Amino acid sequence: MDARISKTTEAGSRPANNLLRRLSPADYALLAPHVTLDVAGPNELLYSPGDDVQVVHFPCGPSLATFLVPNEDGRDVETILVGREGAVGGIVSEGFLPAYTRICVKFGGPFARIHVAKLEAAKMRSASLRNIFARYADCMLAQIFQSTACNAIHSIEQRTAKWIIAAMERTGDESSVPLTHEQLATLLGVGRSYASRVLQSFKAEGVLDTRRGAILVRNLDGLHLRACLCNDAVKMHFEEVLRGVYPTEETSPSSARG
Amino acid sequence: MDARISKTTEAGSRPANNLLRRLSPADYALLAPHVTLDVAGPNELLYSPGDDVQVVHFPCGPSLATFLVPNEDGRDVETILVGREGAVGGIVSEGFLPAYTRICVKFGGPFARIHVAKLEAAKMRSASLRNIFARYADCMLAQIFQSTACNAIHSIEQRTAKWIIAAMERTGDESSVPLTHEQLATLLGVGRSYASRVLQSFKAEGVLDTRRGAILVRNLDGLHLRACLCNDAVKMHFEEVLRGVYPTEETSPSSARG
DNA sequence: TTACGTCTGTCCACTTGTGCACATAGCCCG
DNA sequence: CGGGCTATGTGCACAAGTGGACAGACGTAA
Repeated sequence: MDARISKTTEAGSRPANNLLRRLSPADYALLAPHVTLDVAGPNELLYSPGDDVQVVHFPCGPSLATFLVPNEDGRDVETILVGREGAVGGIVSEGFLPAYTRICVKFGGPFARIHVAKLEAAKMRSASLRNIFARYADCMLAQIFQSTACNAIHSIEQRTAKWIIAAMERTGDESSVPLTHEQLATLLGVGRSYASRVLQSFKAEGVLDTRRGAILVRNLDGLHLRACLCNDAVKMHFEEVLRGVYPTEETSPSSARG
Repeated sequence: MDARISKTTEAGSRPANNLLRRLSPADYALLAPHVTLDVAGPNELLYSPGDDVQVVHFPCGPSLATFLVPNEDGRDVETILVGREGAVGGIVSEGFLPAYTRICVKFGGPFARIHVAKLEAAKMRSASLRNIFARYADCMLAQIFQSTACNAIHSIEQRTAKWIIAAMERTGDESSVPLTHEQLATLLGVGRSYASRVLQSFKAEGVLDTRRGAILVRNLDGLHLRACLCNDAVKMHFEEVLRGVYPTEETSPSSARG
């Protein structure tokens, strides 16, 4: 079909996804025969509202997926980012239901995929596999809850800083985020000119620099200072809930930062 | 222990909760021996962040529970309402994990309860039971996603109207909501004076009246006109996802409205 | 019936964010 | 090297929401 697809994934060389890497060898062996690995480009749509959810996508490496809620204006609102700490598609619903949101590749890169039916069949055979996916589902829920609260009470400035940090933690690139002001504004649900102004104020304070199509971070601590704590709250929940579950050297979204 | 608790719940007289009423007789029979029914008063805390989630609570009749996300200021932000269309506690996580949010009784009334372990054991024995809870989990997720988007882009006026409608649909009382301006402001995450002003403008337009501690709806259509469509979007997802699953005369949050 | 505590309506000065407009800068492509 | 597209920086008038203050209304309890 497609030269990019490599059908085989040896257990010895698991995809660079923390969820898959957390699985015990026995659990991963249940999934491995059904896991495929390929590359998705930015803005590629994984699901649209109403689509039958049949495949779970695991972002690997610097890939990033995002949940977009369609709006009456046609403006989609970005809700949560999912990177190599997790997966999208049928995590909570267990698949075979119409998607509610749009799910879209934000930053392109490798994705591991498995058919929901195969995953569910494996979950029926292994309590520990079931357990780890339930734990991740809980973390994802926490992430959305926190976003809801964040959108209700935090300033655009705080949310801008938070978003840049969250994106960097997931891609592993601690110095830049490939994003235009327009894109940033859209995902924050604000006007473009205001997003530009916020970035300008950060720039004036030496926190970051702007390039055409990218944001370069100059002072990560300064950025943390200007962000709300939502990101950290979610990170703590990830660590608490997934701690001790077949621990690997990598922990959840925070893996890149100490 | 407590005289309010009635340990027995005959299959013939199921608690007034749509999720429980949707279960097939066989599935309900698996749960019935473990279901208790009692009354909770307003502001009663069901879970606080970090609590071990062990019990699922099903609001019955006009009872309403709500998920609150704690904030650095000590101000909790209200995220989603759950009434007789659903349940709270371990729905997504399948229990035995620390709660992320505070879960609180908003409007007091009867609640059916079951220990998560009993529910999970029953789910292991019945695919259809598993299926219906996965479907509800998906609906709850949709609800939170929509809230996230709503908080990002809709005005306080729209959200106020939406919230009043959502509360009425769940309690079944189509004419009033027992809420002070202060409470309304808190749950919207805004200042009290602004909430009062919004209510005043609605009042001036003949949409509602205000009483000490309550909001009286005078013109439901007018209220719908002033609300964003978030409520309807979620309702449609409920109907689509739960349609045909052991249908009863009652459908999801919308049951009270045609 | 009165007293008290809480809820409500409204004022004001101020901050945050909107939406549009337009000049300019960066960059890819021929 | 230069044209043209898109991204960026900024100005402005306006709308939305904040937070504190305070008078008065309501309703419960004694």
